Amino acid sequence: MKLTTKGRYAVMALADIAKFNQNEPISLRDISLRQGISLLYLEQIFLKLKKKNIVVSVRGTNGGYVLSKAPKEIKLADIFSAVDEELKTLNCKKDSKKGCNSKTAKCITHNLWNELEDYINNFFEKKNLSDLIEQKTESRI
Amino acid sequence: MKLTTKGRYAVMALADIAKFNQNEPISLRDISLRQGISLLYLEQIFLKLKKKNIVVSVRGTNGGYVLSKAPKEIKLADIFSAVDEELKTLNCKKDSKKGCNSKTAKCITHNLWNELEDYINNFFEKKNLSDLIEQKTESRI
DNA sequence: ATATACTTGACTAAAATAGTCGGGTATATA
DNA sequence: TATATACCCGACTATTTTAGTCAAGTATAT
Repeated sequence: MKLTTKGRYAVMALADIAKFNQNEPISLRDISLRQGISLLYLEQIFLKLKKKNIVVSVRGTNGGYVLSKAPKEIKLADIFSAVDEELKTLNCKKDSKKGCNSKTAKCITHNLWNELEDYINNFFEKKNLSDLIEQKTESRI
Repeated sequence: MKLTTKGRYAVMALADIAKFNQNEPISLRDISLRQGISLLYLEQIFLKLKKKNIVVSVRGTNGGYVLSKAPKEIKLADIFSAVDEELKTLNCKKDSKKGCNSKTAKCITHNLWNELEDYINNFFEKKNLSDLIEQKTESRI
């Protein structure tokens, strides 16, 4: 499975934007400062978020990023799949090299990982950005 | 999160033993051949399984490993936690370096990862070895 | 005796992840 | 129109983790 800091940072950054939910674009520089995430790294991440239409960019002075939809419409599953390339739970792939290579039987864990993958995806399908910020608003100093 | 081949191999190997559920010990060599997992690697894995009392070892000729309990009693959660050191979902730990390092607020994803961890643990808590082998028996050639 | 098979710690190779660098382009504002 | 801000993008590197090996044992059934 692949739940990296990239995905985590993406969620943090988008939640940050959502919180300031004016229509003004928020610059990565501000996010970087507030969330303590490297600016260069954020750029990399936002390129991907933009490609998947989760954010819209505004160039130039006072530019930044804006959410392309309401926070409620942005599922965490979308965010992770945008930045983490592939949401693969298993090394148990078609290619013979890794995983399922016992010739006599389909690897016994095969179904298990598929099930787990669905299970985890379901978790992130059910959650959206607005869930996160609502939950956190009061505990923020 | 940490769901590595180590955990997967451990499950495969234990399921293999469970399938031959005589009280005869099963040697790692046999498991290695049947499941296509490096013998040396299996040794490493079984050391851990033994430490956590999931298997019992029998030394010498015709030795091997035996499950310490009925397959039904062995939860997958136990297996993973035995071999994968720590079932940490997040890098969002106490230490300031990684994760939660924005000083002004607790990282907004903190609760999220905790929730996810519980959610996944729950998945493996509910499954035991015997579930796996029942499910797979017929599709084995 | 001896072959089988577990025991243990240290070591190495490969892959994945995290993060940086450099050189762009677009645009608001003074 | 100069300039600073801020997005854009590919390539690169360092670090960490994971996977797997090696060497040198010990125990025991036959």
